[in-house]
Amino acid sequence: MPPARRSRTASANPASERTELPALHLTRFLPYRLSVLSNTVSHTLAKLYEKRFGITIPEWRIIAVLGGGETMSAGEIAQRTAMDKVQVSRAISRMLDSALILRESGDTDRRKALLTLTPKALAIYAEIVPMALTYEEEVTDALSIDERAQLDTLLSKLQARADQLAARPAPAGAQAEAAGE
Amino acid sequence: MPPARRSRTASANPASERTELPALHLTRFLPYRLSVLSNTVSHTLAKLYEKRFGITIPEWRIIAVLGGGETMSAGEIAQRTAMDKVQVSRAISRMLDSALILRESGDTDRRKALLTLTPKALAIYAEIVPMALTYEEEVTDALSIDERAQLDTLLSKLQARADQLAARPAPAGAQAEAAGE
DNA sequence: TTGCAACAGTTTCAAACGAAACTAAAATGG
DNA sequence: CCATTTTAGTTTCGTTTGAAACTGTTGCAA
Repeated sequence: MPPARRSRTASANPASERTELPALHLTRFLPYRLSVLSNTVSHTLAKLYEKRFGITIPEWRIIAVLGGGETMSAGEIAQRTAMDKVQVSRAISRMLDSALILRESGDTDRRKALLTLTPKALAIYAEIVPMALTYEEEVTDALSIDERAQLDTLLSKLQARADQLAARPAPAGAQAEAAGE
Repeated sequence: MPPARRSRTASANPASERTELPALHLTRFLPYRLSVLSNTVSHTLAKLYEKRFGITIPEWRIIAVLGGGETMSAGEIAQRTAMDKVQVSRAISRMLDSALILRESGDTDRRKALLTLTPKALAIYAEIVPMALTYEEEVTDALSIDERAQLDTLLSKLQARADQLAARPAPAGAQAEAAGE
């Protein structure tokens, strides 16, 4: 792991003459850049959803995974949307209120509730998907075809690595833990 | 994997035989992927900050921009960190409590308060920057040198485009608004 | 001057969030 | 069988958030 970093931005700050600290510029820091980009994109899109259909991002995600007409449990939805079960539970409860979703107790396992979109939600799905894809295309229009392929690769690799790092126990202190996972 | 979008997932759902609706798979939807990746990364990193220094992401960002020893106003911080002024205001108030920041009223303009990190915060900065850079390297280790350069380019282009799209007024309804801004 | 718009930052309020505790329904297993 | 553990989902609690309203300050202009 070559810490090539270390752009000597000792710069012109007369106050601190610390020992060549590797300076960190937020605007070049990957987590920051991802956060800002993701926020910009999500926020823009969320306003579209909200204005037009009065739904939130969690609700939109649920509509997205159930939009094919499939039926699944809350747990499955949580997995597929990468939301946690609390978030899913709350979104579902809102959607029940606004008649976007239908819940019926499973017969074989009464813990699992089977969830299906109502026609109302399917109508939203039919309208929202083109909107979402259009927005996505508007964003990726900034890239060449090659670059889009690159983006796909990069995001996959980064996500895989980030997952890996997130899964490791507690790298902080002096915890000698087998990196089993 | 090139964006072969439009995988006709008419699939095997007997219920809906809609007119070849372009299906949307969240896992291939850019805003979703960005959101998940950004959350994974930020969350992992935030846990490091929190565990070791008891600071939140907004506080870390403020430390990052003031870490060079510079002094600036809350507004400037907001700009540089891409946070809004409310978030900055709250983070600053926490940091005042924990003696991480120093605030003195400007003499020329008493609206602007000049903010500087305390030695305590500078010490955190000195410790946290290597941690942050290490984590960043661990993530980008998943990429080749070329890919890292690509990533930089792609993120910049996407951000620029996303900003552009975010700035446009209200593309929703039939609002014929001069695109003045 | 005074009056008003623009600006810097804070506070308020309601919504959203995450972690942990909780309820209820299977699965396990002695 | 009954007791225990695991699983599915909900509720609670304290915190965080964002938008809008608000306070105080400056700049501008009649």
